Amino acid sequence: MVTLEDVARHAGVSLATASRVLNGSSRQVGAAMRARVESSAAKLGYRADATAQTLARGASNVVGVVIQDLTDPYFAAIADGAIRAADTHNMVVTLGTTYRDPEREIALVATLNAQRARAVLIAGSRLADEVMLRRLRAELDVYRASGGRVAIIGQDLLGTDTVAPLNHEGARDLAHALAGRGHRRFAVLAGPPGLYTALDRASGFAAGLAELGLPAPVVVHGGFDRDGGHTAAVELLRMGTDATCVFAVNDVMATGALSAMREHGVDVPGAMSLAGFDDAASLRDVVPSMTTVRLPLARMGTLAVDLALSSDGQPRVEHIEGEVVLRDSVRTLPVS
Amino acid sequence: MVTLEDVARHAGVSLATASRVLNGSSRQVGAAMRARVESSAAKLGYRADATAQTLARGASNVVGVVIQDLTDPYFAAIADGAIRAADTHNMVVTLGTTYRDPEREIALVATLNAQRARAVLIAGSRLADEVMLRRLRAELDVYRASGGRVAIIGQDLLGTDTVAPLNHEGARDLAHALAGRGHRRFAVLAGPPGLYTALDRASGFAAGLAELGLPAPVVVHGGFDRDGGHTAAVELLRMGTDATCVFAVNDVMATGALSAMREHGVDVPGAMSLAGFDDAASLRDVVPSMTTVRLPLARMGTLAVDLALSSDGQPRVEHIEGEVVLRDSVRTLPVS
DNA sequence: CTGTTAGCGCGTTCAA
DNA sequence: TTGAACGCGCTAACAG
Repeated sequence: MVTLEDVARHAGVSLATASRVLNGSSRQVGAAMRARVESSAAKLGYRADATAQTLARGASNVVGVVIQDLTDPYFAAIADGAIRAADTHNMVVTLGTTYRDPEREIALVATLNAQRARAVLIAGSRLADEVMLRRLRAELDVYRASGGRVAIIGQDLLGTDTVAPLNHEGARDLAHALAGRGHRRFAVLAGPPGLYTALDRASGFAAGLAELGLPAPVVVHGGFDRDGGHTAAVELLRMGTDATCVFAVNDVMATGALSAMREHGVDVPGAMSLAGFDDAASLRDVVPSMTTVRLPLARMGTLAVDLALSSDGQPRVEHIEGEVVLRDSVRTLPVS
Repeated sequence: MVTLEDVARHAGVSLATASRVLNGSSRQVGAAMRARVESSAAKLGYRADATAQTLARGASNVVGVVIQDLTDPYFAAIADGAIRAADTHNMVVTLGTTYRDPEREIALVATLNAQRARAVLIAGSRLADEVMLRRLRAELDVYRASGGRVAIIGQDLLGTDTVAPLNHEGARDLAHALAGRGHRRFAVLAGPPGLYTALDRASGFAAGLAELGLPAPVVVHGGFDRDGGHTAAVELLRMGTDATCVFAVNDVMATGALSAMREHGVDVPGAMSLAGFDDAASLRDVVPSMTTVRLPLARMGTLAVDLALSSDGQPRVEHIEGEVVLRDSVRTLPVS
């Protein structure tokens, strides 16, 4: 292990001088010495010890990113954006995965705090669970008390910098757009009963229908992932429904629902129209192309990191608008 | 920022005692003191400073993972496995993304070295570029000289612990399986000319055909990603071909090719059969279901981390067999 | 069982 | 411009 002292000795200069040339300190160093130090560092293969620097400077170069599931394209896109942003700030990302367990989420914040991460970004919907929410808030408080910055992608529930997708409004807009295609009776694959993102989207959709004087949708709950969509769709078909259009509250669920319908011989969009939410990249090659509400996922990740790193007091909330994208999975119904 | 000293003072014990109770030291501490320290730590919201621990212990708790693109399900699956493994060892993962730039790959190894990562895992095919390979090897050498462990997922080119998928053999097996379905004339969407993984798969496929006395496939090069597959497929169709089956050297390429064929009115598998490689999870809802060679991606990530962390001298190479999975994208041809 | 103390590698005053 | 020295928070001898 080559230390700065080794370099200094090899170059015949003091530790302080070596430090100054090897770390963009604002201090000036004579050209000759500078060259000697740099050549010594290169020759010895010196790599500054970031942990020691963190200790000495009192500030690390790591950003913590907490997501629920890396294999979900929604989170992968957000994490990708976050990594790009961190890179811009010359920081590294330590990535933690909760597997949708709030307990792990809290533990990860503690770990990232121990890591002395400069900022922590938490992506993923909160559960409507007061106890967990309080505990998470407490953990975030001790983190912030020690100077950490926090950004959330999701609901503005924690009094931190927040990137908040307008789930309610997006789903509402979607309802209007689908009604514009002639649909009148809907079903919603609504995800878990306690997940805010799912709730907001389902309720926004219902609100949109109500505004138009249309009947409330049939609601089927289930998991928030691909299999949840599949299961909920099967359940819906089993129940029987007169809906002409199904709204799954996210794209991976919609994809699962599409498969379920295909397996049950229900043609999409011929016999049933289908829409999702997010416009995750994985949708790109789905057939029929999926109607959805587009969210700029990578940009949301980037924005959250930038927000947290530039945070200086007042928590800021950035609302993100979703854009309805009508594609082949929704059929235009003849006027009846 | 609450330090161990604060806790010690608050509990009325020495620094050493506080350290002993708060960090699974093997040393014994009296029950009374232990309780006092723990209560003080909780009350003050103490979180051990991992960077200071790293410095004092001479060993960090971070594992570095270098991948090319987080939004590619292949890498997402590997990273997911790596994170799970790290978690098992009570370590965190700092994740770096190269965007397929070898220059960034080298820079990331340096960064991870600075981070004093205990191990670095590099996933993704090497390029047949001697200069870059040498420079990467050099950077890895300085990392290893300071005690770092390295594991590679891909070709065994660097003299490190390696998880090596049997690309050649898998593609060869695939060729046999496809021939078994009656196909005789093939095209290969072969990816970039200089990428080992792509080369191995293309050459393995050709070798398999040769063994059977079948004609060499038409080869179209292109990008290793979804758009590369799309473009290459368009190119193939434009050229005109009498092949009845196309092998794309990975799944995302195959997915792109599938879309291209659909856009050009070429029915799969009716007019053209199609196969990929990896069995990435994103294939799950593709229609027709895709024939491919399954690789246990998450397990490869886990294995690589375990290998690196348990490494004790001799580099070990774990070969990973791929399993041919025949699905609907390949048609059985009548015997002619 | 508990406390004292010397570093771990580096940044940064403060003097020269 | 350069160098000496202290401290960042913690671990690990060593001593009691």
